[in-house]
Amino acid sequence: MRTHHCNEIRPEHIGQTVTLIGWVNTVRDQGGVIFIDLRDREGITQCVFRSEVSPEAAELSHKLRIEDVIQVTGKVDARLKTDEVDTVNENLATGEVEIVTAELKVVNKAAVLPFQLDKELSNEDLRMKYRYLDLRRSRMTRNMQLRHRVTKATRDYLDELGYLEVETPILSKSTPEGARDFLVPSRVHPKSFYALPQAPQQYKQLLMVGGIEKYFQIARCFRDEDLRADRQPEFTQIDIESSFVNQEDIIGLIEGLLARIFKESLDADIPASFERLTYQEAMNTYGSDKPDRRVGMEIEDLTDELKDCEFRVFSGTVASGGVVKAINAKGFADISTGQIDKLTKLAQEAGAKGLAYIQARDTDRTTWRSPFVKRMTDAEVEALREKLNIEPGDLILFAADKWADACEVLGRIRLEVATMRDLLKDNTDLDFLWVTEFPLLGYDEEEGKWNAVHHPFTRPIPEHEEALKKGELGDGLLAQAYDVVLNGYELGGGSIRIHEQDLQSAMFDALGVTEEEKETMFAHILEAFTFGAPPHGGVALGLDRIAMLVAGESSIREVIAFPKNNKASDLMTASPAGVDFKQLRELRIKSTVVDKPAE
RNA sequence: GGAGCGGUAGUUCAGUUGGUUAGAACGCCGGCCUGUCACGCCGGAGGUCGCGGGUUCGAGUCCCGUCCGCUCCGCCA
Repeated sequence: MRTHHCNEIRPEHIGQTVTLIGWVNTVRDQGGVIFIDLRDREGITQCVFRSEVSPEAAELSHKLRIEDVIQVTGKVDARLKTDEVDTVNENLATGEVEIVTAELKVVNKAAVLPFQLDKELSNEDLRMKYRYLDLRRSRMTRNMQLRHRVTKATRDYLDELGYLEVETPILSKSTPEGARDFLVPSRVHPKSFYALPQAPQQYKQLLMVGGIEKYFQIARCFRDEDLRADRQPEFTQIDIESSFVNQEDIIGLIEGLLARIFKESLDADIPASFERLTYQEAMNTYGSDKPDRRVGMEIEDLTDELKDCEFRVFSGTVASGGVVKAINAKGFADISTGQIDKLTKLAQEAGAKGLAYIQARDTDRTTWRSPFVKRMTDAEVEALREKLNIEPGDLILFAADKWADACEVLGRIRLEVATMRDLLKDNTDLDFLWVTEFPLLGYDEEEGKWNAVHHPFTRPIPEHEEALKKGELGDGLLAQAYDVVLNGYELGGGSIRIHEQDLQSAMFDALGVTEEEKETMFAHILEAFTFGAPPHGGVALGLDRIAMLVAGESSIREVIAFPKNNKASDLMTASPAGVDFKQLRELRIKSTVVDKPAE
């Protein structure tokens, strides 16, 4: 059948008879001579049809339509290039040659497509309904190939380091903590349910108890939560776990893995090791535990400088134990009132009462536009000017609140300002970093209890083990946990795990897991830890997000072959969908659906 | 659950302070064309302006409701 793919023919093939098969990408019918761009996954080759070469093929070629599948056999010829005519196409890898068609076989006709493959398509419904056509577009073909490179690099790298790829169950067990589970009713055990795994966390730790030592998996994970551009209900993790390692070992492993991935997918060289920020530093400077550092606008503390300020919002906040913080949006003083309103609204959504600002139009403070600057002393203004490096044209945005709240507000504001200024689109600048020293526990005001910041198997730092065992809880307890961040996206995170029964039990106690729940939900892992469980730790990276950033896309849907839409539906297959009464009966499920639960 | 943006021809979009028969490009159909490559030229078809209601002499345009898509917040250990 085919002798070459459509991105393969070069001048050295001239004179050879070849057979190509693929889709009709474009038809340029000149009447007497017809040019077809034949496309397959790899590229495009021009085929020429002339009646003097083959009257049958030429006749047939007039009837070809875009996206027909055809097979072409003919001699490779050089494209004409003289002083008078130049028929070489320099935009095409195969642009110096063409196939002079002797034989044309129409393999399968195509109906008129619902959209043009060479045009941008903004109608997401239509893209998803006809995803199999959308995938033919070069952008999607490239994305699928890049994703494959990412996966391949991962497997090669980890294999070379002695990691075993082990598959863990998809039919798993519901866990009380964490995201909402997808449930699967059991036919054999009526009234019982499997859960699809949110992550293979417990299985991989049990593999460590099982002596696997070095495990990885390209693991599908499921979470029944609302979707986002970078969140799908089913997604893929690069899941890794290793015995007899410390945090530095895992960090080094992942730096090597990401270097390999970016090298083999983009031929990009990334730093051999990434800068690190503690959780405290990240929150304090960027107001986020996954900071995007490319856009500047670091958060500065002005509590000391403004503690006596006549502007009560500042001094009052400081008096009640709060802080005053600010960012300098360089050169953004000409922001519109509408944009200020938008930022203020955003600050309020984040919990602030308002958003104080200074539009520093020129050097002199009298040119500054601000609701409060007139109430500041010259000394205060100069202190601000120095600390924030205020220059003509700058916009200063303030938050006065408790430390964590002020940081969070400015963290969101700086990202919104960056979006307004179109600073986040450049994907050529890759800023990797580690965030370390996460707190072990976070207090849930609503439920009135402590939650695991990472997950309940995360190990505290050695100095804080005793406190956990004694039940001395607080957000000062630190975890041996770490996240790797790229351009404001959390690529993944991991931790050194607990491997002793007593410490794990103490952790469950801290989280309010009852003795009964320990028995029904976690007996297997607690017991496993009594049989010589090795110290271990690991990490999980979001493969979809990595592929998205490698491809320069802004949604993981663009690197998933068949993604779900915002409402978790697959518009192509129209799922989820109802099922037969018979299927429900076998599962002993009543077919009544309650549209809205009674309040 | 909440907020924002969007929905006009097959597709991408335009459509003014509400005003005659809702336009363009690409695609589609018919014809011409022997060096095109976003081929070109001539002709043609194609619309429940997401849906429902309201205001008005008159609504694609204004108002209310609703559905769908996307983005964000909540949520995602």
